[in-house]
Amino acid sequence: MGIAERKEREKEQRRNDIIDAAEKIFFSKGTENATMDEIALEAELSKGTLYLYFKSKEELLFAVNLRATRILKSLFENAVSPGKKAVENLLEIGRAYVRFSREYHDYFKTLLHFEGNENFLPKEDLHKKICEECVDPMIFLMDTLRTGVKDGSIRTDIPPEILAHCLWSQTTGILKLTKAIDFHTDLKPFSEDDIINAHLEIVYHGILKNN
Amino acid sequence: MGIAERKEREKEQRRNDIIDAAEKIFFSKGTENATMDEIALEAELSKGTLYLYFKSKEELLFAVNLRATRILKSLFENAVSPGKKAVENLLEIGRAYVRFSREYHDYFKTLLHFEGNENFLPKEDLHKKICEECVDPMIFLMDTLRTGVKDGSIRTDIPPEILAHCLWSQTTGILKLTKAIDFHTDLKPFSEDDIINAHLEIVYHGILKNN
DNA sequence: TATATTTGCTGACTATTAGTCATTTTTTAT
DNA sequence: ATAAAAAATGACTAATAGTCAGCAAATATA
Repeated sequence: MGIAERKEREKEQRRNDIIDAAEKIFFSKGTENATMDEIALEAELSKGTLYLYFKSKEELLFAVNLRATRILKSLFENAVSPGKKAVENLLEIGRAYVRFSREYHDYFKTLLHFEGNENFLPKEDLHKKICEECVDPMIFLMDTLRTGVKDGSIRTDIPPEILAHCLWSQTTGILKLTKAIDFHTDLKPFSEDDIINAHLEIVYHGILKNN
Repeated sequence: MGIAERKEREKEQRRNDIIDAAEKIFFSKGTENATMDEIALEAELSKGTLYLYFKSKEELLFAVNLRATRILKSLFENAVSPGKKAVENLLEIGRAYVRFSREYHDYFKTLLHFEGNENFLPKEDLHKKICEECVDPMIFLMDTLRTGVKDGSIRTDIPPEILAHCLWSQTTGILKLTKAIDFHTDLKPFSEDDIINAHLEIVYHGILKNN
């Protein structure tokens, strides 16, 4: 049955077109100010159709978030080198996250929107599955930490699962702040980079194997 | 002129009554779902009056945020002991922040709403002044770190100003996550406390003076 | 090809709610 | 007692997320 398959593809295509349009509006006007009417206009579809593909504005934003996650994951994967010690790779992952927050700043903001958002609970199975993909970057972090336990470069008194959560949240917190701190610019005699480098230094020392 | 003074007091009183009502509604329904009509009803005032005292719903929420900041500041102040080394006091400040996020959870959520919110820029002088008060907890952190530089318990290669920003953001990030992680409860074989303790451990080691 | 059926799309409509402002009520001054 | 000033009101507007009855296009059937 070629028709069914073609229809499936077309549906997927339309879905992506809608996400493209939404992304454009979300990123240009800001998540808050973007309206579904504008997105519909940009997608050259009626508003009703948007709701055939996505339950709500929030879910549309979540689709963008998924793209963000995938980009971040691939940045993480490209940041590590098999030959290096895990601690060094972790530092590279950290730097990759910093790059992500700058080079994909709009995606990063979307990520922050969902980070620790208790209003967005995955109820349906589909949703659950999608949400699982969102923790992929942290899973990758976890795996690297496990390698670090094996190669002896990471402290072993804290389980890699917990360490991963810590590093992820600490770094997200730091990046969120440095994004906002510009507005107090007259109060700070130091740069974003100063804070980020200090952060990386602190956690580097904090997770290093004591000897 | 006793009348002018009394009027001033009454105005201040009314302002506080409105904040009380707003807090009640914000905390019970959630910031997002709370409506100005409900708050007006709770305050036994008309909606128009609310707007005589506060420019917007957001500004009303900000008034609640100010209360949150003051509570947190006082918790920080009570956490430190003059006799102790600064590193130990910093650990106590960290624990005080953890307590705050639990015992004043609604206030903590309000704090998070404004933490690194680039949409809320202080324009007027009054606003600027209020915003300054919001960094008081971090200023206190900074002062404690400066003490630590003097008493030799804190590393000196990173300026206290930067260290303070790091500790604040890292810990806020951690607390935000642990608040949200409950929803993935089946995936984690560890508790909130495990993550928080690990975090405190990591930064403790990270800011300690190397010898 | 003509007709029926299914699938996809539409946009006018509803409901909700933040914020406004002309009017009324209350308080103070004369 | 009256005028002026200050405070409060609530009906109204504007904006927008989400709905749904009906229309259009694509596909299946005869």
